[in-house]
Amino acid sequence: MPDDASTPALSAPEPGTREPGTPAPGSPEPASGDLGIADGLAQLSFLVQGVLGEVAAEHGLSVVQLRLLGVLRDRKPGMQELARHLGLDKSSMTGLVDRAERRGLVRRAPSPRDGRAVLVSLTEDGHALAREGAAEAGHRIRALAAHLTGDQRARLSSLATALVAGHSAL
Amino acid sequence: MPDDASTPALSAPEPGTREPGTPAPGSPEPASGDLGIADGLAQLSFLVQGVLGEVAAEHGLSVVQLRLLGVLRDRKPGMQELARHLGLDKSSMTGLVDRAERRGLVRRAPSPRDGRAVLVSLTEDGHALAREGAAEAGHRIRALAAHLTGDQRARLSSLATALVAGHSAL
DNA sequence: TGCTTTAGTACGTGACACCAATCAAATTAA
DNA sequence: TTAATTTGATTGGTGTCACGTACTAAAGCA
Repeated sequence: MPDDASTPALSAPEPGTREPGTPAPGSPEPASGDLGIADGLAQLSFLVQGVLGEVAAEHGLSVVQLRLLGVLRDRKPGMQELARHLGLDKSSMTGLVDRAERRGLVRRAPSPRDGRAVLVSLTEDGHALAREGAAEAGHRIRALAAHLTGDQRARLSSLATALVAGHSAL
Repeated sequence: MPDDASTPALSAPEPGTREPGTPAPGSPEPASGDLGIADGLAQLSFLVQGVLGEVAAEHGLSVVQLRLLGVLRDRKPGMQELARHLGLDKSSMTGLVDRAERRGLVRRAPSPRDGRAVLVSLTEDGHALAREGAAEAGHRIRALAAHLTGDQRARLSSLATALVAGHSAL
């Protein structure tokens, strides 16, 4: 268990420092003991990333590699597009794909319509690993939420989806 | 905007592959369009980590460094404890603290009660940066949720807190 | 006083991630 | 059509990070 996430990653111990950003108008006072949306999501993200890190490590991958495989499951993008998708610099992609390719997980194919571009896709092995990784990660993340009620999980799922949806199709 | 998170990080394009883990019994069928708890949280975590990465970068830090500062805001732990807290190997801590110390953000002091141990604490600069970073990160994360209703944010905050709470005091 | 455990560090390796520079194909302009 | 620009990707260099192993020294125990 690599991640702890026990204490406020961001919270300000200083009491008098209410952020004047968004809190006042929209947000009703969070219940006492509630971390607030910022700390709550920050810590949650560390928790989830920790789990993803474990899963990746079990398969000899990094989180980024695992994510790469996930992205490629239903796509065959160029390096550029891939970089945008993962939020990385294109120069970072070369090495990332290089390593994945060296392990026989992905393949570079020349684009038929653009002589400079390459299209990255999963190999058989890559597909299998992506499948396993996704399944395993799914299990572990669900396990994180195992102590919530089914209703809470459904709500959380719905809220997470709603939040993410606002940033998908930029 | 480093992170996209537009598509399922984990989802299985294959339809016939229902995970036999937790889905059947407890989880009511997620609404159509819902990512599900696993993908939802995974993507959410990438989104949040992306934002944290931006904030850190703006201050010339990495996410880990930023988190380090956050942890030290209300603590003065030894290397060991720090490592456990961040989910890192203790050998990783040396370099992490080294770099932060080199930038004048943290300080190593010998433990009064244990001749081998050192206590890590924030310097003035470190404290200031931690404060700024936390504030900025708070803003940006709240901005992520800006398109939700106040009610949704409150619920999300509460659910995130509840989920995290189950893993804080291991 | 020896033996074992514990706290940190040193060192080597590999994965990332960025920037700046480069190269070739594709596009656009002249 | 040729020249100039833009675009897709790679290369090289730097710095961060994380791990495992090995090592020193202080603590704790017998």
